[in-house]
Amino acid sequence: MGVRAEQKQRTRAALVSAALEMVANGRAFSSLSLREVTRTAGVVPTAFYRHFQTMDNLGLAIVEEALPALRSQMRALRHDTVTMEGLLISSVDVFFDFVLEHAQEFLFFGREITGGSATLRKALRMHTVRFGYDLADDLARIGFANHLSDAERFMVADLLVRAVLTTSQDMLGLRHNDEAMKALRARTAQQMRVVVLGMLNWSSSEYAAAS
Amino acid sequence: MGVRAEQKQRTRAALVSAALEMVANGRAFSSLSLREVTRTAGVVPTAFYRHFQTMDNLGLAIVEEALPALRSQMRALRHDTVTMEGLLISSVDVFFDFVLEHAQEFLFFGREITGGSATLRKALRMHTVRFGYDLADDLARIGFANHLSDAERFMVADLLVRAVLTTSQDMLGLRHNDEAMKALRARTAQQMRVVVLGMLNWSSSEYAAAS
DNA sequence: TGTACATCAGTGAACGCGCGTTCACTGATGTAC
DNA sequence: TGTACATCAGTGAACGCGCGTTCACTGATGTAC
Repeated sequence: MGVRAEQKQRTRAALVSAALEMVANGRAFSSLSLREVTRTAGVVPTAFYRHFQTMDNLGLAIVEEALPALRSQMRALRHDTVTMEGLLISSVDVFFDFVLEHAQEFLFFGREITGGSATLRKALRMHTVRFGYDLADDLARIGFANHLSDAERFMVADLLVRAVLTTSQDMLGLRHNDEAMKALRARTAQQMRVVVLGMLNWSSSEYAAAS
Repeated sequence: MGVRAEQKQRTRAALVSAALEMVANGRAFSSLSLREVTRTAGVVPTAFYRHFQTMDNLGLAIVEEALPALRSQMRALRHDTVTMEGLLISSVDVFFDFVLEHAQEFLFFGREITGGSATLRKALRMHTVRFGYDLADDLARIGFANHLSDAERFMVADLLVRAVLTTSQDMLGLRHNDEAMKALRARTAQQMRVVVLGMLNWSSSEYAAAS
């Protein structure tokens, strides 16, 4: 890459991290102004347009850079796992480590999945649903949920994904408190375990229609 | 109440429902301007100050009007219930009905619990934690979770509260689709059932420290 | 019941400010020969 | 390698606009006698 292209990448990265930093400090993404972001990034407002058409496009770029990476890490670890407890623990570990490494991004995702931009909301929901389908697939493939129907496996996977994703928000509030982080990690693993226990004891014929 | 006080109440209600309507239509609360709200409510911008000091105060008023009511309804129903399946089904029913009756408020809560106003976020989290403690209390009182420690009961209650609260967001997207609403309601009840099954099969000695 | 005064919800003009976007520009980097 | 031209990331001035908040106000409602 030439000098010019490298410099352009650096400016782009500065814009992205300026936005992430402001969101991590408690601001709503949809309340950030283009001018604030460029000011924080140290460029002139009009320079923004060399990189993104709108603030929404900047948000989408953040989504598309982080979530596919998490997805492939989660799938890879589940391919290497053979026991349910092993799968559960390593899933929580990989997820927590990833979230901590991408703390600002996840604070952003957790907010914007219910946030003010319809575009971002839609993109983030699509990724969430995809995580659910992946997990349901893997549960089927590994063979711990053969007594469940496809729909039931997705129902369980969806519950696990939701529970873990909402946890990421608390995680970030406690990021600098080792004690509390450890407790949260333990509680999340326990919650996963409750769901898995419920799944293992599930009887389709008994519970399916009772609603 | 005199004529003047009644008119004041009506204006206040118009401000609240203007804000709720805009949030339900996809806007972030923190991106609403005071002027937009008063314009939608049909009053002059300065009239706002007769009712609320800031937009945050308007948001807090919405929280404090709806959530204590839900809390007491949930506690009341659990006082009248003696079977686990009955508790589960009536909890989901009462919750869904309440959310549907207060659809705009819940769309607002679901967004702002991770939203841009620190004040609102804090207030909403406090209410969520309180729901968890209530549920943990009730599980202990009813006696279905005597084999769990206090912390474990709260862990399970927290999982149930999170799962149900995140569902309210999907619910509102499907509000006018009876088929999809019914499916979502069924899926949520199933998810509660998985958690309850996990709880009933929980063994403190076996799972407590394994983390 | 009628009168005189007090209250106060809502008005409307005015302010200074930051916003997103346009435009013509500069000057370092890249490319062709 | 050196030169002449093209590209294009970032600049800086300018625009019209909606914002939150102030202030003095109006006139219907409330109250005291």
